[in-house]
Amino acid sequence: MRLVIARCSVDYAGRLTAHLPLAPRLILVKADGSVSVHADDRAYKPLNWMSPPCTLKEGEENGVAVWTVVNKAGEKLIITMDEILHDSSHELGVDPGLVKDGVEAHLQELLADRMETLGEGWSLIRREYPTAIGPVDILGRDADGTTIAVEIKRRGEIDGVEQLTRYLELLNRDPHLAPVKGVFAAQEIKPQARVLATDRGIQCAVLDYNALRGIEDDKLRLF
Amino acid sequence: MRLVIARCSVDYAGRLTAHLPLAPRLILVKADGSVSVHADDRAYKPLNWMSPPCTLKEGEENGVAVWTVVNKAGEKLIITMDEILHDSSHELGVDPGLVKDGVEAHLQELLADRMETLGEGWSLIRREYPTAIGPVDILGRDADGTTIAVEIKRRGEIDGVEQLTRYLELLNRDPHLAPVKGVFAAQEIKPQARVLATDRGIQCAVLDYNALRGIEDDKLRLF
DNA sequence: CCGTAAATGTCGTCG
DNA sequence: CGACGACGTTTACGG
Repeated sequence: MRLVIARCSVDYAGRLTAHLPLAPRLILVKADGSVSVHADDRAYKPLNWMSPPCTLKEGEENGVAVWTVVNKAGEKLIITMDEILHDSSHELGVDPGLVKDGVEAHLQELLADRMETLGEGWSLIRREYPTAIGPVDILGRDADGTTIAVEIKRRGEIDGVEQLTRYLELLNRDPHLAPVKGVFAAQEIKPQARVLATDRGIQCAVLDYNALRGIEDDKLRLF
Repeated sequence: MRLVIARCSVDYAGRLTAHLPLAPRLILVKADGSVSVHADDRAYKPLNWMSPPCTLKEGEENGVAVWTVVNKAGEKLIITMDEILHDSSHELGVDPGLVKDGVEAHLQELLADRMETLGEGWSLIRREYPTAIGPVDILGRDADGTTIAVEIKRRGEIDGVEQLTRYLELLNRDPHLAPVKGVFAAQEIKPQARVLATDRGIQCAVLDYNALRGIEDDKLRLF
């Protein structure tokens, strides 16, 4: 990892064109060859960057350093450094990587194991039920034997309702499954998504992650 | 901007929980108070981060530095630094910001000025035509006087078709406008998006950015 | 402050 | 390699 602080201007030409006027910034060159340019705000997004794989060429023009970074798609990042204020390199080695918990996949596992939290006598047919337009998160049956398609999100927004709607349209063409009812399940459901779902006869279920994990109680609020 | 290279372990507890085992990494503390942790690969995304506004508390436990970063939502980032390999600070000032070109807004301007590229005798009613569920990118008329709603994307995917479909549904309820036909215009249209659009009677148009700018020719391929 | 749409989104996964 | 959906998406923009 190489850290350079420099007064620089930056040009990017690729999926769009962008220009950064001359100012002091941090330039990161990582072991995989990637380059990013950071201002002194915003943790997440660099001002400019080039993702690996790419190649960095350090050149010079009229006494100032000019770095050119290119990738296979022909995208180009050009950094012109009028003044270098800091330049240091550090060996970091390969990162052991991070462990996550609490994402949609986990919610799906938990809910699949506890279909009865959606309704008395409900049962699982299978998770990731395959269709031509993609897998349905959970396919199940209610107490009457009616097929249920469940779409799970961490945050339930309009596009999730649209996705479930497409699945329902398709599933209802299959005479072995039809009629198929939809359930939109999420830790949080946005008002507009709820309105759209309700308008389409889709039931909304707010999931309590801790409850599903069994840490607290087994309540699941249904609307 | 403060640059720290340290052998550290990191824990995040917030929207999910995540843990990074002990390893050498770069820690960035920016002027806005934001903190990010970088490994020696990937230009764009930090391993962990805390976006502003947030507060950093530098503490110590058993002789090792422990940084705790919290935000208003109660999300927490804890960095335990067993060994500090580098620590430097730099004044950068406020960044003048970047200038972009070639994004959706620009495509919209260009297309609005050249409605005839969509079809002989087509004309503009207005850009950003307001509706209850958001502005339609372009509202126009074809040679017959039929109202046309155009949704513009850089990359045309399914959610763009859904968006246009919602607009069309609404616009067609207005007797002054109905019937309204839809055109899905993008520099690139994904197969599933095209299938869905076609199935719904929405015309697809592939935009040539350079052609629209007039750098090359004035061709626009219609399908 | 909420809600929606854009993004050089990036990143994984699966065909 | 392309298509698709998730993401601690983040970020910008309007009401």
